[in-house]
Amino acid sequence: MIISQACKYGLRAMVHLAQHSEEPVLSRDIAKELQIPEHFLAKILQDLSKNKLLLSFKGRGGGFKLARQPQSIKLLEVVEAIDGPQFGQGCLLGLPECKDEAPCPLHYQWSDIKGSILHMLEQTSIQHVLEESIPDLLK
Amino acid sequence: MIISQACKYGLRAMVHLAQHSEEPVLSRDIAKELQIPEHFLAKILQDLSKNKLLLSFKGRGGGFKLARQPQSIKLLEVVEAIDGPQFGQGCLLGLPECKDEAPCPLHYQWSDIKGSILHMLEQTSIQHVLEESIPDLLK
DNA sequence: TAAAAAATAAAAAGATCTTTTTATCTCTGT
DNA sequence: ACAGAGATAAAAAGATCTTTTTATTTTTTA
Repeated sequence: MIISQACKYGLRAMVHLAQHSEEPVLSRDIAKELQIPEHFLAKILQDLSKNKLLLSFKGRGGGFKLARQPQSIKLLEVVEAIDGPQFGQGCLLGLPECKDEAPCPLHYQWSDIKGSILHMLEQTSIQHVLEESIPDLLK
Repeated sequence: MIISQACKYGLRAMVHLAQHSEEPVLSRDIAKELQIPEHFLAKILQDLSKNKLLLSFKGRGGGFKLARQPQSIKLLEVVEAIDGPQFGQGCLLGLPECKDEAPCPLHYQWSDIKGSILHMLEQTSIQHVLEESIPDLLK
């Protein structure tokens, strides 16, 4: 619900990479450690690469690394890289005409909720998730 | 996002039925009026019937009617009838072990957000949506 | 009692999301 | 230059969600 399975995997992979930031980590190893389907994760990591959240290195000793410091990478960047930038849009009733000028009856309450989701994802960094985690929960 | 297409259709159909509460309305007519695929809507209305939110009448002069007063039907009842009672569950990172006792780093913030969605759907009735609607937006 | 109205049900088609399988390209070390 | 490591890509398989098509059952009415 709310965010896709791919997003959940992507967020967990980013946290894992923040935990192992010294050298590149193999896509395969992340998948094994986090119990994520290997090639589905590869696709996700490529999306994150294209959006410049990850660096990739081919050949021996290669793998994936965070492109920036984990405290500067916000969860929303990860979510939008994977689920697309239109994440958090749309009317609760699915009405295409529903806008600020012609709102449906739930428009403002719904906008508040969407806003609080976006705010939370915007304010929280990968580093924050890592720091607050209890031992072994994320691996 | 967040709720399914079927739910959006279902909510709009319920509001439509609240607007035409005198006699039963044909599934077909609702679909035509709201521009919803006819047989997909029929399936949704049957789910709402099984969950006792609608009454159905077969034969000539039949159709669907609200089973209760529109001010007593909460949006959450409609959503749970269509998307299932596990709506609003689950960890943002998809961790099955994430609980109050062993929370992931986003657990409490995420629970707050899910709580505000559920609260909003719980507090809002079909009648409320109908009353607050600007002319012609819902039809 | 027959016919028509309308819900109910099943199933197939299409689309999208998730997973698995297989192949190709690029980089690195020898 | 070659071989292996690993990312990249394509595609197929499965699952689920949405839509469309077709058939069945129940109820009403003439």
